[in-house]
Amino acid sequence: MTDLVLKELIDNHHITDPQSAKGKLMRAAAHLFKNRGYERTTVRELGAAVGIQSGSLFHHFKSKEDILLSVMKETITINMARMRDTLAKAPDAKGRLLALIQCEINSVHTDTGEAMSVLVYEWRSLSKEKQPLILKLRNEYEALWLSIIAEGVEAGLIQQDPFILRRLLAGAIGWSSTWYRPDGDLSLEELAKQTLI
Amino acid sequence: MTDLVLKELIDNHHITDPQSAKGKLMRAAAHLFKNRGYERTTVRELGAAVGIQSGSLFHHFKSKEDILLSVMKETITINMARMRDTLAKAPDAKGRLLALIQCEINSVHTDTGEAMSVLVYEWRSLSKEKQPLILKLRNEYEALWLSIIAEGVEAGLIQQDPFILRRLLAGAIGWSSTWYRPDGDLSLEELAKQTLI
DNA sequence: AACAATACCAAGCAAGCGCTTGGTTTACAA
DNA sequence: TTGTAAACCAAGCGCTTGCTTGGTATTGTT
Repeated sequence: MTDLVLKELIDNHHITDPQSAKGKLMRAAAHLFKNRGYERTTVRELGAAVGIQSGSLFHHFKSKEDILLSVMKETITINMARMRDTLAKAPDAKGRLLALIQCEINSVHTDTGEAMSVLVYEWRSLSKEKQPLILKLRNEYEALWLSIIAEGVEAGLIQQDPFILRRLLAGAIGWSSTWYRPDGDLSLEELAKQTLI
Repeated sequence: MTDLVLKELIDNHHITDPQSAKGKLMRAAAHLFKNRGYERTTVRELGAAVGIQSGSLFHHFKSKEDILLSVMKETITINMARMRDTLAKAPDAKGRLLALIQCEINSVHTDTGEAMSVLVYEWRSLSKEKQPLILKLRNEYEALWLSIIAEGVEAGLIQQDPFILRRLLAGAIGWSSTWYRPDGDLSLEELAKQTLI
């Protein structure tokens, strides 16, 4: 199945082509940042991961932090687009809720998985000046979630406080990146169902 | 209310006295490690936080990593002791389950809160050689949890897979350290209740 | 074929890092 | 009052870090 949403983002230059040198570097960076942490990852390691000298990185990015920022920005962009696309196809409140959970679980466990972990757990590695940039995007993302949960409350599907529910869900789903193994017995669909209790 | 469990641990030298210079340093370290991350925190900052020179740290700890390790070890020790103490007082399966959730929420949001965050999120900052040491303690901690959940299953209180339930809970509770504010409208008891759904 | 733009290398600099060292102050027991 | 151990300071060493620089391939366009 071709990912039409992703293709459109690439064609419209909203994100970097993953096939390009810059795109490959960002994917390698996400991998290293997730597994070794941003601070522990050196520019020499980043260069080696894509087979270039450390100094050559600065042809593509103006600083190490700029790499982190780009990884974070593009991950939100991709997953926001996917969420909106999936939501547009969901018929009712219940379907839209499930769609969001599925989307978030997918975002954590498929192609953008490592970048999502970086987004969630490497937050403070961004300088104070750059944090508001990502915070703004995250707020849009969370607003989308809350609006769908609000629909669920209105439809009588949910009794809980929307804010607390969202945060508990975000914690549970985000944490699954540390223990869920896609090659194990548990499918992503089953995980989504169990998360819903 | 005096914390008898904590007092006994101190008297038996299972943990460092929080009043001592070393204890204060560990608390300051937990604070900095949580808010700035282990790598970003320099020994010069650690020294400044307790009003000594950076080099003087190495009179108390043999390395920076040793500080991280001590913070992690003592936090587990304290919370394991508290869990066992609370469990001993709980009458039935349901009470024991609620006791564990209360304990974990407390551990994240009271005196050991920052150290717990460090334990959970600064995991990979430990060298490969030291990780097994903490892993062993964490395994004991998780085994305690699973045994109590198993009781809940037996008593017909729980239908879910114990492993998955525990991991979803751990994620949700751990993540609450990033958003829960003790001075807000939500009490810790209410949070525990909401977590149970 | 000629040119320009892009992508990269090789070398190294300045700054900041964890940690060591030798010596001084403080605390307390004899 | 003296002796001893613990706690600390001032200075700086050796190393790694992110990043810069000047130059060289590579690619694409006309």
